[in-house]
Amino acid sequence: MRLVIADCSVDYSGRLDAHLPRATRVLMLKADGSVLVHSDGGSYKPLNWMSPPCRVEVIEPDESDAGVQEVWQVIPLKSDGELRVRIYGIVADIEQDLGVDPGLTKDGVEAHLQELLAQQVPTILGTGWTLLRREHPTPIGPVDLLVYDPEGKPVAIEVKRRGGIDGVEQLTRYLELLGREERYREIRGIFAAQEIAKQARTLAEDRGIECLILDYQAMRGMDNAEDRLF
Amino acid sequence: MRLVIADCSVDYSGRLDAHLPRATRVLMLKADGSVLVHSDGGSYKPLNWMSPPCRVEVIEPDESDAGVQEVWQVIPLKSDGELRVRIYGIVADIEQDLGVDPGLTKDGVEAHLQELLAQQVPTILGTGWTLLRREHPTPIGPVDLLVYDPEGKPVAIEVKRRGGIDGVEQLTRYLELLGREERYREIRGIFAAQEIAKQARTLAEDRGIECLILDYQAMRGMDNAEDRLF
DNA sequence: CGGTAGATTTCGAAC
DNA sequence: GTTCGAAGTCTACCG
Repeated sequence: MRLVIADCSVDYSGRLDAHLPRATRVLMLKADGSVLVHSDGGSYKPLNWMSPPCRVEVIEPDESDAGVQEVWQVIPLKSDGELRVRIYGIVADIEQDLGVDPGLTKDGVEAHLQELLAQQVPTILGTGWTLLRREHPTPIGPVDLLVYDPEGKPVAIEVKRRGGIDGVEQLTRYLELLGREERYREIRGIFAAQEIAKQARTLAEDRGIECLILDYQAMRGMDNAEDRLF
Repeated sequence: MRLVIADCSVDYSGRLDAHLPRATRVLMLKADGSVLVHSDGGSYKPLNWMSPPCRVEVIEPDESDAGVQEVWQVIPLKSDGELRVRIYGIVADIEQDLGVDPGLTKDGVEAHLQELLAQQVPTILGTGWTLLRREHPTPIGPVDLLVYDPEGKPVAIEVKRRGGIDGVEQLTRYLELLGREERYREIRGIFAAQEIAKQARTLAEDRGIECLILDYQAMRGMDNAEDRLF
């Protein structure tokens, strides 16, 4: 890993063309040849970059490049295009071997939401509701949860972290497909998510799909409580 | 902007929980308080981060934190959660004021595709096809292109760089809406994109929507050729 | 300001 | 290996 703070301009050519005028920025050169150009703001996304695998070559400045000390040409190994960094002056330059990173462990995504809801069907949906199965396969993909309501009627549940129109469309397709089978002829849908966009809710309710807000903290707490009981 | 190379472990708590075991990494602290944790690989996405606006506080290590020199607590100003960086040792530490970045200028592909297709209707769709209009307005948004086939029948075209299921749904809604008008009663659809996902193609064809792969290079070449002729 | 659609998306899992 | 959906997505656009 090499970190350089430099006065530079950057040109990218590839899927699109982009240009960064001259300014002081941070250049991150990773071991795989990738280069990231960061400014003092934005977010975690760099202003410009080249994805690995790629190769960095230092080439001579053109005659037209007045004041340019050196030019870095970053070339992707498996695609076309290039990233060209023109260095007008280097403020700082450090290099350090970082070794291999042990990597990130995550907890609390959509899969977990689905798992918790599956475990807590009677608690969350109400007494008399039962789980039929998770990841029920259909030709156009698996339905997250299939449950029975207290009257024994089938209900398909689509679980999302954030519920948008896409999710409603997805559930609608499942309902349409399942509805063709005799045993699911009167199947209903529940759209369950931590947050549901207003327009998604409108669309869902217009189609007779019930919306359900999931409280992840509470569901996880319930999970822990049960862990302690048994 | 402050850049630190340090032996550290990281814990994130917020939308999810995540943990990074102890290792040597690059810590980027931006002027807006945001912090990025990078390793020597991956891509431009950091292993972990806190999005601005946020605040960094150096707090005393816990008694349980054996060997920890200092702890950085990064707290978002407009949401819950925190990013906690435990520093076991600092390898390098540089700080530099970068000023305000002039920002990136892009030269895009996206809108260009639609423009090129509009210009080259007979070339790409075939002799006898004619352009009616671009960005044809409907209550749910503009249809990219409206054209007539050689028999004078109307066809709606949705242009995407990458064609996914969403695009097919979008075109389907347009077709359904336009089909209610007498003059568009028998309107058909063409789903045009540089790449079309297999499931999107299946869905489209199931609905009687034709799929068309666009060759951006060839279309741009054609455009240049015409430029030279006139 | 909220919602939606696109991204040089990146990332991971399933097939 | 390919394909597809999710993301702590981020970001611009539009009402």
